[in-house]
Amino acid sequence: MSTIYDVARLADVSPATVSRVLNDRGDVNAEMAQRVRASVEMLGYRPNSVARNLRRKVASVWALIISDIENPHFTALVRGVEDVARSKGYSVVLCNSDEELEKERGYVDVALDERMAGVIISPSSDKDSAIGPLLKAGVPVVTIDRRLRRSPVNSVVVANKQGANEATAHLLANGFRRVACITGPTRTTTAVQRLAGYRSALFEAGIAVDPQLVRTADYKEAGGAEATRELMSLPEPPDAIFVGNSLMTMGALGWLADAGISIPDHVGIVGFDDLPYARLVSPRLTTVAQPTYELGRTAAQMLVERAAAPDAPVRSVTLPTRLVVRDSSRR
Amino acid sequence: MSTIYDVARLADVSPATVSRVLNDRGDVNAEMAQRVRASVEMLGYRPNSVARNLRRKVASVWALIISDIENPHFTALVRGVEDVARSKGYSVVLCNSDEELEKERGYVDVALDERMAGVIISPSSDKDSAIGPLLKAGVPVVTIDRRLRRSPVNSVVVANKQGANEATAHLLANGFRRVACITGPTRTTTAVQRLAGYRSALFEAGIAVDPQLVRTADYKEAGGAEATRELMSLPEPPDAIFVGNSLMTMGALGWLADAGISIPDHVGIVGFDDLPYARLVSPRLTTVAQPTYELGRTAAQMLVERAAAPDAPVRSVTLPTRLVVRDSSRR
DNA sequence: GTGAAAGCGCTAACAC
DNA sequence: GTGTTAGCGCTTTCAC
Repeated sequence: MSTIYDVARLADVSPATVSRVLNDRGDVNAEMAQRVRASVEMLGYRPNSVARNLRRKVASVWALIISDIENPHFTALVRGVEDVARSKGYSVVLCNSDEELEKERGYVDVALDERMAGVIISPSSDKDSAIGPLLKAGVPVVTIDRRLRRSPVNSVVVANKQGANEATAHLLANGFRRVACITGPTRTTTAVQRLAGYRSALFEAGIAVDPQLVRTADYKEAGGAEATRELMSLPEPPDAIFVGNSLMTMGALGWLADAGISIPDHVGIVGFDDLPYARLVSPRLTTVAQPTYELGRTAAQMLVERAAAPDAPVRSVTLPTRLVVRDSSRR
Repeated sequence: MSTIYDVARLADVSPATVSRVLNDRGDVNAEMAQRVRASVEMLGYRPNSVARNLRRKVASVWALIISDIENPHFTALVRGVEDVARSKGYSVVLCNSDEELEKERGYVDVALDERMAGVIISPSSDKDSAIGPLLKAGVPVVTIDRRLRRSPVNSVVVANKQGANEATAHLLANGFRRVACITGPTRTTTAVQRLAGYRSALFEAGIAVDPQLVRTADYKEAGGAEATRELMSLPEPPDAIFVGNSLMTMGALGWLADAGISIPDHVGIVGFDDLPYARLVSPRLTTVAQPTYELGRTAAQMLVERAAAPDAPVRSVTLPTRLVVRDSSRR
């Protein structure tokens, strides 16, 4: 592979001039610039970004650390982030933390070691441990989908509490009386807020929360199935379940189907996050839809902002959810 | 952030010795090594991988270029690749080509510019255009899920033809007589092979292929819906459809549900690729299951092999599929 | 406006 | 064994 020196030699200019042409810096004689461009073309020269990054001390790459690559909610975010990144000249590298703080730390280290320009992360825990080193190093950070409790970082989330409230209220309005809730790991802000929304809806309806009807699972399919099994095995099982994410909803539907329990006659279901499969299952699933693409776009824009103004006050954007009523919640 | 010189100074050794300790190269006096490690610890020193990569001329990062981040089949591969990479000391950066050759090229350029150690790619087209530069530069490449027609690169695929053959034969064995096929873009080897498997099954059953019953779509949901609409609008519509991937199958199911066409009474369905939703839809979906995790693992292992022996003969591994019979294909 | 030269932080010859 | 030194390829002062 040719270097900037090869180009310089061929164009009969200095490497500095080649660099100026390639980066649109300073004024370069038009004819010279033309010669440089011709030489670049001829040699098929491509700047070595490693050398460039070393010199510049920062790469034009962002890390997007998501907590579960198999969760369609997170993969959908990616596009939004990518589109903005691309338009600003950044590449995005996707990292899967698998809801494990250890893996999250590993990727943060990589981002640091590779001098990446910024990090967008859906933290697996609302404690700030993993991103501490980034903040210390001055790397712009935005959390997406979830927040961190005590860290001064920008964040983009959806109105989890309100979405959960609407979902639960909708079930109550449709005559369900013993509404259960399966939420995610309490170390995530989404799980906490969705649970809070569920509680507030019950409160507004004048119904006491039965602790038996609240289950915490792991945001994964198997966890949703298991929580459903526990709920339905109760002496007084629920007549409806609000499930805190799409993977757990699939688990719930699977278990109920296997157990021969009919929806919504026996139990009503509302899931969080609307995915294509929601309208294919039978009965069609009522869900709380999230603006995932917009979530990604917004996070990326905030990252750009942050990089431009590192000392601007921290802010958090909340995007609305939308209740999509189908058949699993009406009888 | 501290550099290797800071560590050297604090440990009262040369930078070279620090480097040796950190990379387990050469023999270093035990007591000295201990001092180095203590200094590293004390300063919280982390090697700058950009500088390291520049010097070594290769980064310990692989690019995994997948053709559709929203297709669960591809995101499932990721784990297999990651697990192997991690065990060999590599990081994986995920790139989404969106079935567009242009984006694919862009990521190939990034891989090249960043001096990545290897590339695993599911090519959006079976022409080799995008990876040419990688081969020229001597970067190890493995294609995954799909092959390239004329490029000397290792590949891992599943037995597409056989899987499709079994799926089609299964429909025929269950009394379906007009079996249609919706396959993917003809520029992908998977689509071509799945179509070939469909044809071979018809041939073996002594049934002529009706060109009207063969549709090519884009491996996406909307494309599957549209192809299904076309098929069902035929003067003589099919009584069963073999659908070439999971996203198009969702599209097909969606359209059929909206049209009030019952499965399997009116049409039987078999989809390619088994996903969690397959057993949740009603009727439960018969599919051709693929060993996705294994696909990822194998590709990663082949990449390691390739890097170790760049001149070894090219090889292609084919993994088996498995027909999972449920209710959408039996009547 | 252009070039010479230094230096980003690391590793690998090469001396010792 | 260990240290000195050169240099990976680029960008950016600083002279001119």
